[in-house]
This record gives sequence, structure tokens and C-alpha cells, in this order.
Amino acid sequence: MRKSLKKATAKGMKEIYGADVAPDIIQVQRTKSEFSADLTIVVFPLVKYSRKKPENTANDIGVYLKHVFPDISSYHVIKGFLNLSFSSEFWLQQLNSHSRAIQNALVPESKMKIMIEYSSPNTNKPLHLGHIRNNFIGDAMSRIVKANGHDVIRVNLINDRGIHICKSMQAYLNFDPDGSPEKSGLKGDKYVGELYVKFENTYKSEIDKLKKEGLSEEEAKKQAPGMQKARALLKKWEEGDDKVIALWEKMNNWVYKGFDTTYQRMGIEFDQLNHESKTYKKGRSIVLKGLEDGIFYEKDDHSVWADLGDEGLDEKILIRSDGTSVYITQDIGTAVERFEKYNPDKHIYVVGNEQNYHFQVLKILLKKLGYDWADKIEHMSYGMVELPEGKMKSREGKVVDADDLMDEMFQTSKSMSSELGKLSDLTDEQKNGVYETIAMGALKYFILKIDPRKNMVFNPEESVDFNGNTGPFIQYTHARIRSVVRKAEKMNIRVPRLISEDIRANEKELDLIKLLYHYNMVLKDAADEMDPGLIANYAFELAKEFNQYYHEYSILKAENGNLLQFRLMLAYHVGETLKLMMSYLGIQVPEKM
RNA sequence: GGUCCAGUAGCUCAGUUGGAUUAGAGCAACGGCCUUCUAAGCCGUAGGUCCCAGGUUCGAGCCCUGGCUGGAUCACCA
Repeated sequence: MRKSLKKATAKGMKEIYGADVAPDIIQVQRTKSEFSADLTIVVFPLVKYSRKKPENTANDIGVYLKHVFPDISSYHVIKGFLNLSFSSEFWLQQLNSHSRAIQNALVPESKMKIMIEYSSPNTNKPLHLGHIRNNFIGDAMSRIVKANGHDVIRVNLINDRGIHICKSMQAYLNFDPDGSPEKSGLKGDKYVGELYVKFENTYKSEIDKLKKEGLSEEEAKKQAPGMQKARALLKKWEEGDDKVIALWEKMNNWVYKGFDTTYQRMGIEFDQLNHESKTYKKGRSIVLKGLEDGIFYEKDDHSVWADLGDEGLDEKILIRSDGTSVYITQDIGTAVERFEKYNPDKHIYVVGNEQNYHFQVLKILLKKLGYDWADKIEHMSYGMVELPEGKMKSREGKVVDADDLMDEMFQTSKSMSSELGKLSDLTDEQKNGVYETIAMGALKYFILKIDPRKNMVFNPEESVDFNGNTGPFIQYTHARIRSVVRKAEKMNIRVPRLISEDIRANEKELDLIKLLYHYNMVLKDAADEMDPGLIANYAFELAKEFNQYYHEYSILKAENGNLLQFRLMLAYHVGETLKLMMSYLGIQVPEKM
């Protein structure tokens, strides 16, 4: 409707004033709630074409549009705002077609193949709150983009090689050479993570000791025996030493197993797993080729650099003096590989804003290397998660572990739910399912409702609420609706497919239908702006609006059968829309809670 | 120091390419509403110098300039 309004307005401008106006400059927005109308056209931008006062221009267009669209029941003009009201018949008709509408993905102007990379963990540490935000955002964006009618490839780049995993390996050999997650009773990623911490601690004390013996900080770091051993492991790994590779595989597999459990609980999936160990060499050879071609340069110590001076940036190292490649070099390799293999129309990297510079440089380097597709890379840069006392610091143990957090959410959900006691007719297994659904809903919603670009504060004690603007609030609204539908079915009343013709909807009902009608705009905006928060806000608005309605009017005790059916149908569609919107956030909604 | 990002109620956040004499939610606080479809709900009260100062225009929380405060980044870590 928006689009056709824009077109019609442009056409009207031509017919009334003989002015050529591009439809794009015409602003059509939802009418502010203080005014009783549905859509508003802002005419200020049109005044220079009409050469009339805003009021007169608005009036002229109003007359024209009302003539073109029979569905427009009335219009009125306030200053430069043309408020259009649509007839209730029009809106009731919209409700009739709503169920069909929400079953299909949107049809995009041009369908794209979009690759989305997210999660991308290191294999030396368990997942924490920061990863949670990354995973939730990446997962939600994948769902949203897909719902907009695009093809999505979800990819996880696992950082499985490098000095960090060698540190864990070194600690394993040193402290627990026959150990395993099973023997320790720990999850695989936790077990390896603890070894990593052990390494770091002994490393630290080794450095302190060497410093006391008179070495500089830098020297001490180099000479610490633990570090030297870890480096030796890395070297052996790169040389393909059988024993080292076997150990590396064994430990990584422990970690993967642990990650899988966490991913599964979070409801996170991927279409592809990339392992850095398999791609890290590619970037190196590309850079060396670039060196041959004179795009990069070599220093005396044989390290390879890119000069980014003409971009207003520094020089950037690409290959170390010992011939090994750095992070960005590997990223060049994986990017080239992906574009060669899949040729996506867009490649979104969901990575924290601390890496803004990295991606800026990555795109520049790819362009320098002559890859035109570099412009198809988008860094979806999200803000950090901070604790009330400041940034999370893994070294000081100030991290919120992903598994622990989910456990806590579950416990809260369970005790709250048990207190309310509305699930008495369910089995224990079913109950646990509901607790989990609510717990994850609360957590996901809490994180996703916030604009990804912004840093957010997470207070483990009180942040995640179950009242107000929360996941459970929306889940609850859905459960309520389902309960009504079930009751109706017991009364042998089915949700009708079409509204009977003599229905006269009240204002609240029309408001709800209008809100339902806007769902696809929200879905499109969420994809365009890359902001799942828009979906969350919409779902909240809809749930809130419905709860008010629910409180004010009885569905099952409506004055007559036709009205009852209409209200039931309306409620049902609100429920389905909530369910759908929440599904785009990766959140499930229960039948009862 | 250079670059980038942010600053809205006590707290956590909305505010969609600048729009409507009154800047919105939720939490926390206070006061109401369960004999009625699920009270994880609904209604109400209170709470603001939109960091500060200029500028741009019909019109600024939003745009520009300069400050202040906080964060990120500028590694032969990833």
C-alpha cells in the first residue's frame, strides 16, 4: 500500500501541477497515534513542486488520492501533513488475507545469495556472554534475511590453529597427560579452557621469575620455558608432526563436542564449518603473489607489508619475519576461497566492533589485490556486552559463562513457573521443556531487543526479567491466545477463515489489524537496517496492544456468534504473528505457561 | 596522540533517511484491578536542561562545528 501510495502521489503531482516528482522523495509513514488516521504523507518536500502552501498542496493530493483509492474513507490536513484513513472494510479484508501472507517469505526486489559468518570461536576457551550476543545476532539475521526471500549460507569459521591451542596442548602434556574430559567430569570445552588458564598462570609466574633475574619484560616473555615449548609445538604442528597433530585433533574434538552441546541448547546452526587450519595457507600464497606483483613490499627481515598511506592508514604487516602469516592474511585467504566457491552477492561478517579497523583494512587489501567483490563484504559490527562493573575480563575471571548463564535462566524460569503453578497437567518432561523455552526466550529477547550496533550492559543478577518488555511477556501473550483457542474448540467453535460480512469492528480491533498489517514492513526494515531489535519492538507492541484488548473485551463471551468468531480469528492471527516474529529471533513460544 | 563509535528518566533501552504546542517503553517506587477467556496481565501516579555551547532552517534528540565524558582501535595476538 505504501508503495502504491507513493506512486499515486507522484502521478497526482504530475496531473495536478505538471510536476515530475520521483516517488522516492515522497514520505509515507504511519500516522502518529495522537491522530486518528492510518497513514500520513508529509507534503513539505512537495511544496517546491506544487508552488502552493503546504495545506493547499496536501488538500489537492488528498482529493486526488481519495478519488484513486476507494479504500480511503477520509483524509484531513494538519499543516503539511496529509492524514489518510482507510475504511474498516479495507482493514477487515486485510485480516482475511493475513494468514496467507505470513505463511510465505517476502518477495525481494532482487533475490540474493547472502553468506553470513558468525560465532567463529577459538578452540581454547568456552563460550561466554560475548559469544552469546554474536551467536544470537548472527542466527536472527540469518532467519530475517531468509524470511525476506534471499538464499542464506550460514558459516562458522573455527579458529582451530595457532599459538592459543598449542598453549592448551602444552599445559595438557605438562599437567594432565593422561587426562580427558570424561575423567575430569568436565565438558570438553571447559576442560581445555581450564588447561589454557593453567598455562597462562604458570606462564605469568615464569615471566615474573625471569624478570627478577634481571630480564626485561619482552625478553622474559620470549624466554619463559612454557612459551618456548608451546612455540615448539606450533612449529611441529606446521611441519605436520604426527604425534602433535594427533594430540591437536584429540583436544580440538573435545572442544567441538562441548561447543555442540552449547550450540544445540542455544538453537544455533550452520550450513558450513570452515576450519582455519585448512585455509590459513591460502592467504599466504595470495600475499606472496601480491608481493611479486609489487602490491606489497618486503622489509630487510623478510616480513611482508602493505602500505596503506594513501588510505590515511598505517602500514600493515601481512607475513611475519619467520614466514608465518597473521590473522588478516588468513582472512584474505578465506574470503577469496568463499567468493571463488560460492560467489555470494553479499557477505556479512558478524563480528564485534573492536574489529572495525580489521575489516576496514581487509576490504582495502582485497581491493588492492584486484578483487572487485570486496565491496560485497559487509561487517556487521555489534557492540560489546559489558557487566555493571565494566568490561568482561577473562584474565580476572570476570566472565559470564554461556552454559552457566543458561542454567541460571532455567532455574529462575523453573522456580517462577512452579510458583505460578499453571502447568500442573503436564509431565515433568513437558514442564522442563516449557521452562527451557521461557529461559531461552528471556535471554534471547533481552539481547536481541537492543540495537546490535550499541554496547549493552548486562547485569547477571537483575537484567533478565520476566515481566514487562521481555520475551516471556510475549510468550505469555501467545499462550493466553492459544488457551482461548483451545477453549473455543471445546465449545465446537473453530477459527474461521473469513470474516462474516456484517461485522463491525471496534477501534481497538481495527488497531490490532493495522498492526498485523505492518508486519512485513518491519520484517523488511529489520533486514535492511540489519537490526533484529525492530522485530522485537514490533512483537512487544503487538503483544501489549493485544493484552489491552484482551482485558477490555471478552472473546468467548462476545455478544453474538459472528462477533465471537471474528474476535477469535483476530486473536488467533495475533498469536500466529507473534509466533512468527519470535521465530525470526530464534525464540519459541509455548502453548501454555 | 591519530582514527572510529557512543552519551535520552534512578537503572536498561526505543525514538526508521530532520517533522505534528505534550520526547516514549520496561524495570525499580507509589496507588488501584483476580467469583469473569491464563494477574508472567491490565489501569493510574511520579520521574527529563535529550552531555555542554554555538550554527544550519519553516522546524533539531536526530544534521554541521567546537568542547566534555566514556568505550574501541592503531601489535611480528586472533
